[in-house]
Amino acid sequence: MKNLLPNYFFEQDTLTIAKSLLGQHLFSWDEKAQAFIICRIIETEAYTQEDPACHAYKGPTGRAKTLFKAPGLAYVYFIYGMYHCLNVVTEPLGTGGAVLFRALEPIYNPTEQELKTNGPGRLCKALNITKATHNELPLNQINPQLYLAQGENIPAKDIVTTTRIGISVAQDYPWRFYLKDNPWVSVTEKQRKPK
DNA sequence: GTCGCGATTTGCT
DNA sequence: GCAAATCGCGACA
Repeated sequence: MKNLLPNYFFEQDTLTIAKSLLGQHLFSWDEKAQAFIICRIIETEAYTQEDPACHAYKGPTGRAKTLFKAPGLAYVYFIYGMYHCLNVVTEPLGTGGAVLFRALEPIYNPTEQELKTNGPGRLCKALNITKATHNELPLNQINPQLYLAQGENIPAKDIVTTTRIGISVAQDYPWRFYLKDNPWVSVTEKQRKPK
C-alpha cells in the first residue's frame, strides 16, 4: 500500500500544491475490473478565491460552496452540459481555492483498455468520475473510490509553468503546470493560439 | 422566469 | 478551422 500525502501537504498555498501534485499518484476504483487504476498526475492548474477565473471568486454560492470546505476534498463540476472536471480543494476552511487536474498518465491499468486521460473532461470520462458520485470525496484519505497517494517528487527543471487553458478572464496568470516533454500533456505550447 | 455562457471535446467542412 | 452538443448557474426582469 502506498503512503497517503501528509496532512501538511494540503495546508500549503494553492500554487505550491498545484506544482507539488505533479508526479503524485491518483487511485481510482474501476468497477468493472474490481481494482484500482493508478495514474500519475501530469498537468494541473491553480484557482484561488481572488482569481476572477475561479468559481469561488463570487463567494460560496451554488457549486462553489465545496471550494470553501476542507482542503483535500474533491471538487467535481459539470461543464458545457456534458463534461465533468476534477479538482482538489485547497486553502483553509472558509477560504475558496482548488487545483484542477488536467492530465494523468495511467501507470497501472487492470482493464488494459485504452484510457484517454489527457484533458480535464477526458480523464473524468475515462475514470468514470462524475459530480454525483465523486464530489466532496476526501482525496487525502483512503476511501473506496478515489484518493491521492505519494508518487515521485519532480525537480523544478522538469516542470513547465505557463498560462491556463480555456478561460476568458485572468488569462495572463502563469498558473498552469505540467511535466516537461510528457506525451500526456493536454495542450502543448506549440498548439496554443498565438495572442 | 428567461437569457447567455462556460476551467471541453468531437466531428464535419 | 469551426461549430455543435447540452445543462447548471449567475445576472437581470
